[in-house]
Amino acid sequence: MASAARITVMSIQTRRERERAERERLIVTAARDLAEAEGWDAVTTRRLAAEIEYSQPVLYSHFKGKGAIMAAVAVRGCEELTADLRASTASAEGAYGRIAAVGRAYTDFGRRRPALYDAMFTHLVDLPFATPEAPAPLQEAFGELLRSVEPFAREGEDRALLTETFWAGLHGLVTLMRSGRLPEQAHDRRLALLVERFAPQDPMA
Amino acid sequence: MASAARITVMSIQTRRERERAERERLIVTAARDLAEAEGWDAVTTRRLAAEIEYSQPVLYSHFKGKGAIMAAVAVRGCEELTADLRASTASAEGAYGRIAAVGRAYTDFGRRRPALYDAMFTHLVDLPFATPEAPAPLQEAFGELLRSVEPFAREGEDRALLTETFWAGLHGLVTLMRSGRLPEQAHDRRLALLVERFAPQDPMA
DNA sequence: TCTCCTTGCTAGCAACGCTAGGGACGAGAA
DNA sequence: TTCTCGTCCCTAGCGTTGCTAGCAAGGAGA
Repeated sequence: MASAARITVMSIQTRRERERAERERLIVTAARDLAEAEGWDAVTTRRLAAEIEYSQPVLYSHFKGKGAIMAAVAVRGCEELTADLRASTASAEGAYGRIAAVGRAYTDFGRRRPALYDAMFTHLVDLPFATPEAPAPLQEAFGELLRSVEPFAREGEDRALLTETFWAGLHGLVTLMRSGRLPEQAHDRRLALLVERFAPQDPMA
Repeated sequence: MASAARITVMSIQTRRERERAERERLIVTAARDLAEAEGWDAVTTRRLAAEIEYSQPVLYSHFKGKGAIMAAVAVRGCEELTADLRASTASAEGAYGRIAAVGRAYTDFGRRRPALYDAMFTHLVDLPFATPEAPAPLQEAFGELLRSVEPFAREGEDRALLTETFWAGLHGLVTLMRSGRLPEQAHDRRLALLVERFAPQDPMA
């Protein structure tokens, strides 16, 4: 009976852990959806608690605070971004077609999922970036960027640094446009100019 | 006497308007200094009121709300940025030297005055951008950028759009670095890569 | 001297992120 | 089956935020 009891205890614990993990996913999903629908200002701990049909303190048993919830949303967002970038390169032809497709997919992501994008790259979330401890989804997204940029690195140029610079260009386009500093209408032409600067190839090639 | 009274009224009103304008300047300066010293989170209406030695509601007789105060700080920030950009080009030689100096001055400004920079280009402040109604200091800052970029526009390329794209690159470098997404240490090399892409000249020329 | 209007204050509202403390409920032992 | 203990989650509340209503004081003009 002793061992049976132990097994029962373990199965109960695993069930509880499973339920806890599920609820945690529920929180992140609710935060993401609410942010996408009404912006991060609308994501209050009260509203979020109501959305998942638990009380406020439950959130704090899963996350240290609102910032940690946003960080979790950001990590999930990286997975979606990586998927978008990969999908865009599937039908791209040639190195120029590839970097153009990635640039397009990246800026589209920023415009289509503004709240997600802000959590990932604008707001201050304490996630490790640009270090080996960075979350895997983040590193994968960067890797996709790097693969599209590295063919255009010249002799003696660091591929990673060049990718970061190209990334900065895309990021600037997205944020300045989204905050109203740049008019949306000419985005296509600005994106083309940026890609052209980093991939000085014949667009028809 | 009637006309003397009218003149008296006018002089009293002008004195009051002058004092009001002075107090408004005081508010903006206090907000700017406080933000630079401790970040925008520390700039609360109560704290700001204490700083100018008036009560909270006085702020609202000058500005619609905290956002409007930040917008006013942003406009003043544009003047400083313009001054920095102009100073940097004074000793620059040649078109390449000019765009390199401007890029350096711009990113230095973003790093040296982070709160000011955020009010201008990151936070959502309801200022008209990229329209004729944009504040003059803003247009002047953009003009300085444009002057440094336009020599590198190719045939058929819109100079303003190219400047916006270069600006996006600088902005991306500043914001990604400041939020910890890019390590500070390699900034110089990233900046050099960006400038090189937009001004493909011999650095020695 | 009296009246009115401007001006800036005190006090308070609703909402925020976050936390303390208690009550209910289920698991394990007798 | 009953008792005890530990876990889990909720109610209630703290301190702070941006912003506003309503009143008191003081100067301008008749």
